[in-house]
Amino acid sequence: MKRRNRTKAALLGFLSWGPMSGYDLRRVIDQSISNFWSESYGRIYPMLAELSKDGLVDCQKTVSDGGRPRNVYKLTKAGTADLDDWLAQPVSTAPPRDERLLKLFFGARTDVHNSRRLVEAYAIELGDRKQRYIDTRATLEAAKDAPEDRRFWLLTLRLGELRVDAELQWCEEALLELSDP
Amino acid sequence: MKRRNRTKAALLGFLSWGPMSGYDLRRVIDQSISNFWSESYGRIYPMLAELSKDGLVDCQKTVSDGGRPRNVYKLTKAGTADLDDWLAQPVSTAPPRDERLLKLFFGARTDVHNSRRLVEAYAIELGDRKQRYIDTRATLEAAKDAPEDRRFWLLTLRLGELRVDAELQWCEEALLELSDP
DNA sequence: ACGTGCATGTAAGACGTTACATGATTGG
DNA sequence: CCAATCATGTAACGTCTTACATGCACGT
Repeated sequence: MKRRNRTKAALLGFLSWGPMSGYDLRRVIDQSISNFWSESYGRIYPMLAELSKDGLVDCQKTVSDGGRPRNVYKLTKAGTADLDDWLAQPVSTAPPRDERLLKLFFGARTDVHNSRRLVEAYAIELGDRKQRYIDTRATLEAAKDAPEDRRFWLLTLRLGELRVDAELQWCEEALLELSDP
Repeated sequence: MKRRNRTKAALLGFLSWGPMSGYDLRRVIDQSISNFWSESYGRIYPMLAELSKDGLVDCQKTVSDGGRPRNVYKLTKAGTADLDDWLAQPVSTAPPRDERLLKLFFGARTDVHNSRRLVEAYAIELGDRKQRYIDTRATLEAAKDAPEDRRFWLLTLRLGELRVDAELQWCEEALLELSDP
């Protein structure tokens, strides 16, 4: 089973919120799902062109008062159908690649110091992430006009929280183990 | 900071255990670190050729009694240095991409049924993984001739265990939430 | 006048999978 | 003899990042 294009899915997903430019998409992705997804301009713009060619989006050049002209993309019927089809498909699990664990796996080759630093750096990163999750949760729960999406957003957030806690616990254990004899 | 080639690092790492062929590498990677790493032949063979060209490994064509001729690769001094350099570098965190969460994030667009199935499938996958971890731990702990590496292998395993438990807990919570009104 | 943010894009190259092609040996 | 496993590789394709190029508008 061939994996479907995920950048495509992400863009269609956000365009289902309303028409947006490539620049908007980049920004909204960064502000909403950066914990588990990212897209670069180098992917976004060519993909928008392709989606347009395939009739999944319509491009409209807008020259709003002030500000330079923008290319605003709008989901078509076909695009909506494609998005909904993707949503109904089971996820294809990607092959795992965790460079951190790969390094740790070969830790015996090096000074333990290196492995310890690796874990410490990870702990710091996780601490930052945990703080971000705290902020995000506060924001989401404060929202009065809770859209239907919110329960789903909270679910994705919750997985992040549980993961980060598990990983922080691991860091503690690992540092203990690596400081031993 | 440019990310260094990780396939290269993985191959050099395993070649530090002793000379191996591309086929061997594929097998040993699959049997030892498949929980957090994978390599395909399509990467391994071209990469071995490149490593050879760069003088990081030596290729020796062996025609052992019986069996077809094999290309066995051996780490050179330069290759060892390269590996150890990689080990001493901090890990560069890769941009995240979790298709499952992306789908769930847009769950409000679809029948809740789809999201529920997504979580259920995940739970099954996690259950399998948990069982594998149990087996691996048993094997690792039973080993009498504990090599120095073992503590590091156990650390990578431990992270897997903690993650899988956190994620299973999430599945429970998520299914509860998604079965509500 | 200048920096910052808005905005769109391209090019090079690395990374990675899948499918295919090929053929030897071993065990039933 | 046939299937499975050993073994090496290539080709096509898709994915993705980084760096670069370009230029407008707005505030100071």
